[in-house]
Amino acid sequence: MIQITFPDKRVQEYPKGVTGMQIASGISEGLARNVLSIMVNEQVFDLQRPIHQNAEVRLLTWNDDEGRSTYWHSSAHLLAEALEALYPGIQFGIGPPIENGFYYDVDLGDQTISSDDFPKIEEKMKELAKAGSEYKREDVSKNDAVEYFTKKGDKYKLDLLKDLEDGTITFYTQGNFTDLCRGPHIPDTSKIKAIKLLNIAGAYWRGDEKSKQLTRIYGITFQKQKELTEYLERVEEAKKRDHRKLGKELELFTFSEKVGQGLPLWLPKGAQLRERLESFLKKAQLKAGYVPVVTPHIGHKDLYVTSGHYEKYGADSFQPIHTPVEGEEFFLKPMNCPHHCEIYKSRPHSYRDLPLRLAEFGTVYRYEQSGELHGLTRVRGFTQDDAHLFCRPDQVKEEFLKVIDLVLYVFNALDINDYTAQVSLRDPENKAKYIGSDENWEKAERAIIEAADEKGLTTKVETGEAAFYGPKLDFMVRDALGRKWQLGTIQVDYNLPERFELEYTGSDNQKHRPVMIHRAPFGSLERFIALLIEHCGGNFPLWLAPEQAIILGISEKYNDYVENISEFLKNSDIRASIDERDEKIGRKIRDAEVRKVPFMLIVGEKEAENKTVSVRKHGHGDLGSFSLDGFIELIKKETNQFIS
RNA sequence: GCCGAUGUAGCUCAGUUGGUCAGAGCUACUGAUUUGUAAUCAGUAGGUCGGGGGUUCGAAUCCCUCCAUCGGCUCCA
Repeated sequence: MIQITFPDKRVQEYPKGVTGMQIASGISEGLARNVLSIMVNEQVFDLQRPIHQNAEVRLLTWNDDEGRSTYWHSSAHLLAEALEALYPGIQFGIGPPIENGFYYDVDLGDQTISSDDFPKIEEKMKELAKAGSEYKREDVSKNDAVEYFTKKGDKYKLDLLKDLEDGTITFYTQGNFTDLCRGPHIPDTSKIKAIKLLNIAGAYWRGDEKSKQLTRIYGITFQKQKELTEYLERVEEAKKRDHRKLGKELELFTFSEKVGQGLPLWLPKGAQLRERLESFLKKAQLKAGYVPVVTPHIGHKDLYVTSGHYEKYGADSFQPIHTPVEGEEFFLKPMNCPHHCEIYKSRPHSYRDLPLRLAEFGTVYRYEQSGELHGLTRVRGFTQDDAHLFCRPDQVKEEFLKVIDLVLYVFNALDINDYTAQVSLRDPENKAKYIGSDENWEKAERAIIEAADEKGLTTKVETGEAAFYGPKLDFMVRDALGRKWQLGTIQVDYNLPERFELEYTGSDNQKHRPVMIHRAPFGSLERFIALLIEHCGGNFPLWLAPEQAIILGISEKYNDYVENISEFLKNSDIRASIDERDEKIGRKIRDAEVRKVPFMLIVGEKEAENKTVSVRKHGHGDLGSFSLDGFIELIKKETNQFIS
């Protein structure tokens, strides 16, 4: 007998070799029906796999991430089986579950697949699913595995096998399809009921650009058709918050092929929103001891040779601008830090001056690959809310802590609370990718982790994600479709001070090297605003809204009163527009609602006589009659905190 | 950059197998209407069907190429 411990700490005895399915069946019929896999001592098992030792277990269903992963992993195998049936001779790469669904990478050889073929493949999958084939697990020796895939002619599986040790290799077979796979899987294919292939994409084998590009097919499956329909509806709903769509509808920004791809044009409303965010942060930074600087958009090649950017990115960036007479090379600036280093160097510094916090809303230009551009989140010209803190080594942690406070202040003010804090460290396997000494890297990485801990941030450590010049703490936020983007960032840099030979005079009258911290709470205004739009669905907080109120006259007869109010609001620093069109009030309200104007002031005969306004709030409806002062009070209450 | 898809008026979209297929709604403009909480009615204007090349008696429709956009991959200072 073995002892099985459940999540509620209940312990029960079972015969040795009991399976997850037997345990589930023993608990309830419903559980047996819904269970997908079982967690056994931190490892997910198939339900048919015998458990031989005492273990802590957790039965996994659709409500568990691991349960869904098991389900989608099995779905990926089903996709592969269908593909092999329809396209004989294709070779298989990997086919894992992902956050929403799964994919399989295949090498189609001479054959091609496009999304037009999806219905056919889905049909085949459904047919195979109905057959209810078991997913059979089998231990195989490395020799047998190599022999099997050599015979089958699957070079990708052979490539995978190279890295596996004999004795740890398992095959899973369902129907006619056998795959190299560590599992686990659901018991059989019949649980897969609703199937939808989503898209097709190229994906390099092992994520290496130099390897062959395979065809990746993405899909998602559910146990019920209704769940699939709901999922697809949710995705459609999320698309309505897409900043590219709202940006156009709300007239915030646009792009022009003539200006160039990835170069956003800010329209008046977007520009105002942007300016407001800028002044909000400038005010906070002034309080926090930052000093403003301004630097030009280009810099001499020598600047970037010194900074190391030339060596690292020179060939992949926008090509240099040559002066017509001297033939000197200038580059569009990809970062502000080299310029700021030169500002630091413009005069000697005492330890008493530090930290020096140079802040600039600096516009930078980077040549991003064309396929990588994306709305306002990935562009070729953007403005960073940049600052560089030059401090003594003993001040690094304190400065880092203060910056975290500033980032959190900004996020709170804008109601962004679903971020993840990511600590990006260098890849110890690939140190050549980075510049700077081992000692400095270790010091910097330690400082970041400690500061994040002290601020109580829940961090996610990503090895190999560091910038080439230093480790960083990034604040990541998801867009409407669940893609993660880096917004705020704080980066420790021991490298640039070295390269620029920055120094200060210490209390010992000796020269010392300062440490630099790069930081940007928004990251870039473009990306931040994109995420902000998606976050609030275009319903900006009142203090940011390009238009805070609109005055709607019942008829043209009241246009004089409409204009009186407009003047009054202007004098009270409220951004209000007017709608004097010859339209019915219902129409004016509808248009204002669509434009997401926070407040609508409706005025007709009653209001003109009593010197009042009828207030309607966007998305809420009629709030009733207000005096003008009453309305001002209402609006100020919501905005005061941030008005500069 | 790579894989796949898309590109028709300012916007959202129709245009069957190449032959009155250059259309609709909204927007804009003009006129009527003077309106009480999510679309008043009528009229007018607006497009070398992303650009270029080709096949054809004839191309929005088929082919090639370039550009841009979308979904991924790679990259990301």
